Amino acid sequence: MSRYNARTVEPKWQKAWEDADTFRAVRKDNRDKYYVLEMFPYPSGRIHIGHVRNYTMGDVIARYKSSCGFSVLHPMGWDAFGMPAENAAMASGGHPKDWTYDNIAVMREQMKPLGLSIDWSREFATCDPDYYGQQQALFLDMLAANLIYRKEATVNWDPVDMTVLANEQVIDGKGWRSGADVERRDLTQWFFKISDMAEELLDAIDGLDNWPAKVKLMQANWIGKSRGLRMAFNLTETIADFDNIEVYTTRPDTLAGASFIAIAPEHPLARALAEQDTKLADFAIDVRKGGTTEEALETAEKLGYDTGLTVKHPLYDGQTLPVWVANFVLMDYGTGAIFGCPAHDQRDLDFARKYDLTVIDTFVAIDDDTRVESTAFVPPKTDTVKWINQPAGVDVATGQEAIDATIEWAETQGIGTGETQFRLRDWGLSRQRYWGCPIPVVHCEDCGIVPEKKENLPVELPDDVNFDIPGNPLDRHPTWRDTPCPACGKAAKRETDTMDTFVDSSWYFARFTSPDAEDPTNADDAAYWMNVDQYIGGVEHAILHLLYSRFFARAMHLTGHLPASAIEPFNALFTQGMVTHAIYQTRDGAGRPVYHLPEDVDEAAKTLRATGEPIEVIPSAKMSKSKKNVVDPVDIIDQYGADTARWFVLSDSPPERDVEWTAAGADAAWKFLGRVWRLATDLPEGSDTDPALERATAQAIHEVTQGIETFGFNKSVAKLHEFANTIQKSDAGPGAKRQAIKTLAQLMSPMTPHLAEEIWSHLGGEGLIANASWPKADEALLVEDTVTLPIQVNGKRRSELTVPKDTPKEELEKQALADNAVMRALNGAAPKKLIIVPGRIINVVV
RNA sequence: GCGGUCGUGGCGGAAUUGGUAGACGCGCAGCGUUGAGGUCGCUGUGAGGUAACACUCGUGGGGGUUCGAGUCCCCCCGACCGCACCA
Repeated sequence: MSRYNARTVEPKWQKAWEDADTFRAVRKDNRDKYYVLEMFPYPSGRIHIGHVRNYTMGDVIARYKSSCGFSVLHPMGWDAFGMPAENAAMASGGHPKDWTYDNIAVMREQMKPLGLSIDWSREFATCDPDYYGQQQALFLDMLAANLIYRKEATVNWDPVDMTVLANEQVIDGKGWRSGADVERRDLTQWFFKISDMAEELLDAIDGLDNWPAKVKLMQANWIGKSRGLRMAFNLTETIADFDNIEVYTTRPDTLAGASFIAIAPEHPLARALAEQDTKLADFAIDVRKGGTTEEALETAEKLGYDTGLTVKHPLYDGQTLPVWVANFVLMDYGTGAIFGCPAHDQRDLDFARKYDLTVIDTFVAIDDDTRVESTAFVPPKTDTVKWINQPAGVDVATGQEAIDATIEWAETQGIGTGETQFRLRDWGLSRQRYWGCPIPVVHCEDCGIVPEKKENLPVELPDDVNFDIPGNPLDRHPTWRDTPCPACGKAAKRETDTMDTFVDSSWYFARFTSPDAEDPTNADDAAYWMNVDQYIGGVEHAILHLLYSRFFARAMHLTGHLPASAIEPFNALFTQGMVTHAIYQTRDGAGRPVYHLPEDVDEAAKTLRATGEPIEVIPSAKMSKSKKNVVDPVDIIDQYGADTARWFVLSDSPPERDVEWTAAGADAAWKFLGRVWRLATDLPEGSDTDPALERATAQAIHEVTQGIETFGFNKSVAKLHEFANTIQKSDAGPGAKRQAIKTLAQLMSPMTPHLAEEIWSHLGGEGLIANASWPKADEALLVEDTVTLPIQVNGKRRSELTVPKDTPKEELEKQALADNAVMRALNGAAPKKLIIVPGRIINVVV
């Protein structure tokens, strides 16, 4: 009996597939296609085990669909622009381009031994001038189609390094390198008009049948459609040309509880006042230190500045409300001004308590008149509450009814109008950085902003740049900016902003359908291959990447680059979980954790091997180099082979959940594959058959197939274990076993393709297993003729009954009541109730 | 802070979607094989209880709906993901 040697077997079959060009995606117009795509990786330098899990799942689908007869497209590329390359250049002096392409080369070589069924001939990186040149062409078409415009937007500004910072470069409100307090600065930037499509993007979510409900919900919440009231509060005196303040509120029903007006520090009125009031000007600057993230704004301490102005209360003649400038009011949303109703909004309440403003209840719970003290009363809009004070005159109603009534009342009174707002903002695509796709426009003194001519694309990044000083090297390049104006030919300057890397990843799936086309896409290829039938990636992309891609597909359709059928580019989405690993730590003298590599730890004794010191084990933690709990796929493949790694990442955890990598689990996977190989060897030919094995085979085919179809790979793996156990324990003859094992190999082939090929060829299978058709279950063998029904007494299982499948209800009743456990429970009495669900369960209530 | 998800034996997890909780695997124990083993095979394994049954408890905690709840509803606790310039 030969021992299975992955180290020689795996490269052998990888070469066989390559020689036969097995995985080349070929457009066959008479055949159905299937497009499987995993979110492409950022070339960080090494693949990690999360990549292995992601690509293995995609590979299972790709190989399975291929053996079902589909023409499969399964490509791979690189999301290659972005900050880490510039950071590396700053840290060690290299060039982002070299760093990126070197990393890609390393990662490609690490990925190939996994035996993925990828059509590598379609590979590209988003930093290839060919790719980003096509992206520039898309930009120009979208600009012409009025899908892109310029406006001012706020960025994080590091006043010491004199550069724009990404949110992740702002740590506790300070610049990551300089440590200076981050300021906010307005720059004129390019924007995609995604908000014009807010309604459409929201409505179309309903049609995404094969997307996870949670992702659809998150997208809908992100788009954030709300109906509210826009109304003006008249100032008691006109100041700097303002005679009122417009507010937008989604809770107009709380108008009677208004006790102050708050405006954003960037509100035009606040700015006008700040010109005269240096304290307010200082306040506005002070309050905007720290980052621009929504999280930073919302968790910051609520601060306000009393302008001394007042507005007239729209409901009560003679009453006025004070006007404050407040840091928690955002200029981006609504009108940049709100009325504060402390009784029914926690932020407003915190603010009111801090600055001693009044709190006026407008409604209370139906059965509890308690007034608001330190916790705002904010029931769901669907709850019915009792109104103490309501301009529209309702007294008991749900929040939503009161909102609708108030809007109607306000409209008839002429003090406001109902308005639908979206939370979704336009997508700012400008980045003040080098390593991105240059925005192909030219600034001309005479003509203004002029699009570059398409024949001059790609506008390539210059190579001769350095990163010695912070800031954008394109800005300070001696010649790169100089170019003739595409309109008048006079000397002009190029735009130095580059594109957000989300742009790169918003259409790569379309480019894969025709990676060498001379336009962004080829109409025939796009029509054939789009949409992506199965998209697989992490939940962290649930909102931005997927929403931007949905927008882009629509924009590409409007500019003639995608067919109308492709405006929702991903037919099915699957979000997979992380691969985690335990952290092993001890404590230093100061109680800080000291991390240890798994190989330095005695897992069973929970001690450090070298010193015997006890360790703390933190299970299921995200892998992180600094915590020394990273598993390198390259090591795993060296030790066990790719099939073991693939089998492990599909086992145990459902794919959408996190899976914990353990050495014991990897070992178990390796042992199982060895056992399957031993089953397949030393089996003579034979023409015998075995009905029990045939039935088990039919069941395995049925359940494994269902597992793959529903992304229940862990269930398929469990079923394959059972099937292998059944074959092993069967006393059938060699012919029947050979037949069962050939099917076992086929069922395992999407998961462990190398072992499957080896067994297939060993047992005389025809050609490559990768080209064999997926086995079909004999339906007749799947039908069971008897069922075992549990018998419950008061909902607890007490016994069971095995009967022919179509036993009538009366007979079930009779047999159940004759059951020993039931008779014991009844103790001579008649049952109170008898519930019989045919084929399911019998429940006797006593 | 806002939005979203998850919580089941010693461990990873299953449960046909309201119908036998713990499939499958790891670990552990016993037996056999090997007798060099990071080998292989068989059997057992939620907790309590019993000679063995019976029985009792049990799906993060508390309450509810139901003949029946891991699954549905409410409250609480904990972990994780996203929050628009990380990718």
